Amino acid sequence: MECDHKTEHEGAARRALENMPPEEEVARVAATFKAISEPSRLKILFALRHGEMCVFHIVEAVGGAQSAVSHQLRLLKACGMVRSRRDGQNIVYSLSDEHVVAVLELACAHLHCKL
Amino acid sequence: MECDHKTEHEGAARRALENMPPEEEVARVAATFKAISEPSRLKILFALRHGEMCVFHIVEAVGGAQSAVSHQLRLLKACGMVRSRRDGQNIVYSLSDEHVVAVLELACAHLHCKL
DNA sequence: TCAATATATGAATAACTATTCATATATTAC
DNA sequence: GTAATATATGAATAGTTATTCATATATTGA
Repeated sequence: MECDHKTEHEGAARRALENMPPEEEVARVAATFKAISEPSRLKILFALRHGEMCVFHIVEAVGGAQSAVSHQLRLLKACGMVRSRRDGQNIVYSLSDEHVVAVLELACAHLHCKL
Repeated sequence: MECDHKTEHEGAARRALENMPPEEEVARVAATFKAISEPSRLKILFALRHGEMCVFHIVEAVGGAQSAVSHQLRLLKACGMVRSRRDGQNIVYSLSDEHVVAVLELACAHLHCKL
């Protein structure tokens, strides 16, 4: 197959090829989006926007089994979206930084949904 | 299970519960993120940042089989990330709006990667 | 109309991931 | 130390999704 090289998008194609980030970088960015691409995890992030919370309260806010929530929290922590600290018997989770909040808000703006 | 209600995050938990968006809205936002959470699709979006391109050039830029790229383009179009128009024998794809670019750039800023 | 090219699509398979269940670890109160 | 509570985790299952292969559609040029 061969494309019509007289079209104006030829230059874009060359630049895209030259500037494609390395596989490892693409994978890292994709992994970040993947973290917030599942409803169960997204609900956790929505919940944590209101402040830090222990697992018990997160389970209350998002529903589902405690075990499932714990697994998802581990994934969110692994990719740096949330952090945790121990507070007595509880483990308290919070969003790791403002970039997370910013991405959530931008997505909602794009979708015309209010948080 | 019962959480220690004397902790300061009690208020956050209540607000989170009250403000959790309905399932349908969470699902819609998650679906948007899911679109850009797979390396193959993310590479397509990275490529299109440099301007509109026909499928042939997209395949060149991102690698993989034409069929696979076509399937991914269909998904990206279904969720509104890209648009397409016919130009003779070719079909030219482009990012659908600036929100898409903005989200990509914010994610890269968060990850300290340069586009 | 026919051949050639670009793109799309259906079905099957393979890879991946969320959830569940059972259980383990860690902390506090006694 | 023991019981009770909170959270985490390993293994299995079930549901989801990306890719491949073969083929279909649509456009152009002859």
